[in-house]
Amino acid sequence: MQASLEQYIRDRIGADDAQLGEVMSHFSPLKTRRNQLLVREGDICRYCYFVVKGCVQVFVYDRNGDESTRDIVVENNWVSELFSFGNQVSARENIRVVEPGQLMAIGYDSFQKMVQTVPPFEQIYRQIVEQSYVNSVFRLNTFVSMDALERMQWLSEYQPKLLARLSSRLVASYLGISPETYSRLKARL
Amino acid sequence: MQASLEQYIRDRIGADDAQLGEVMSHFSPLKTRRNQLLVREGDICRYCYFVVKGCVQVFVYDRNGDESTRDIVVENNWVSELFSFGNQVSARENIRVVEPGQLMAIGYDSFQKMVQTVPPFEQIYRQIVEQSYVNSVFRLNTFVSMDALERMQWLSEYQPKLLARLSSRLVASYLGISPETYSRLKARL
DNA sequence: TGAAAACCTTGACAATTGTCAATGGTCAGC
DNA sequence: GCTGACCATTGACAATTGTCAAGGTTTTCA
Repeated sequence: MQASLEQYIRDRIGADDAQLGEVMSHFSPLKTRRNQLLVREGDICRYCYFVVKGCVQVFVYDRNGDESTRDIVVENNWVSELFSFGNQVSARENIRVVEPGQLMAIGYDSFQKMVQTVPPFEQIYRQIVEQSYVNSVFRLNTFVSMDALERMQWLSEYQPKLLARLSSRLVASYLGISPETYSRLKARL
Repeated sequence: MQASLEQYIRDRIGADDAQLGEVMSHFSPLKTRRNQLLVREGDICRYCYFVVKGCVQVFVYDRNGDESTRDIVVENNWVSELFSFGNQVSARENIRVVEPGQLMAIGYDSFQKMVQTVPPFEQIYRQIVEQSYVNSVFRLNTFVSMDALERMQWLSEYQPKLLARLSSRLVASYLGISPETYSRLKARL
């Protein structure tokens, strides 16, 4: 259940059992339904989530009201609208469950307390942000320097597992193209 | 000269003069020439830079060998190839001076030492990464959800100063479009 | 200052991508 | 298991964006 979060933390910090217990006590398990909305644009994001099992989508709406997917998060990763969560202001993105599964949620106050009082947790937080940043830099470079077909190839080379488990519609949205274009490019590989 | 870096640090941490002096002693001023290459793809990025004056471009090459600009950094901001700098591995991006000016550079060893031994510096580093991440999230959302014209409008709304000081060619590269397309869209506003 | 290089714009055309519509298939939830 | 909603694909066409070429301008730097 929560074992994978414990393992995640253990893998990253010298495991002090007391501290680990203290940290874990601030997380609540959360079973997710398909399509469950975790964060809605305009609301304040009150939790940071660790994905134990399942898959989650971070997206915005374009001018036509269609979804554009900024990120997709799978097992053993963190997801939140970090700007909204960190400053407790309105979120500019939506977060929704793609595959039902299991999350561990930590609220804002608990999170701040852990960052400030448990140094290893602060380090983990820094690693999360670093990792997220590095990922988004890679992704940005695909957008500034590649066309749709090249982005598809990039995805199938570097994230083949992701590609295999998501619907075509969602992959298209992640690539920033229409489902029809995605379908046609796929036929052209 | 280095006053703006001192001010930057003072603004963000309770200023302890001894610590501030210690931190500042690890930075070297660097006068930059136009087009000077700070980091080349494949090299290891050995410094993190604070921009005192001037403007710097972070870019990759596309399949045609044309530059695609991932980021543009101006005064009072930090720039580095963070993945390369943090792990001392090959850089995947290039960094080049757009406008000549003044930088403050800190090397890898100094940086690590500061992060580990000067808690306020560690906090500043976290803020840098957080800020960079939030910026790249906004930018990613413009790519997944907007066409070229909408991205132009977004830029002129949220970064009008940047738009005013850069060449058209560079702005086009930052928007991920050709100079010709940029020129035409501009005429259509 | 003068020559060379780079830049900006525009035209003509090609390639890419989006939109709308129709079809058949698949899947979630009752 | 049924059923209605959603999904994937394809065609036809429109809109967007890229490429190549040319011209006039500005900028660089020796």
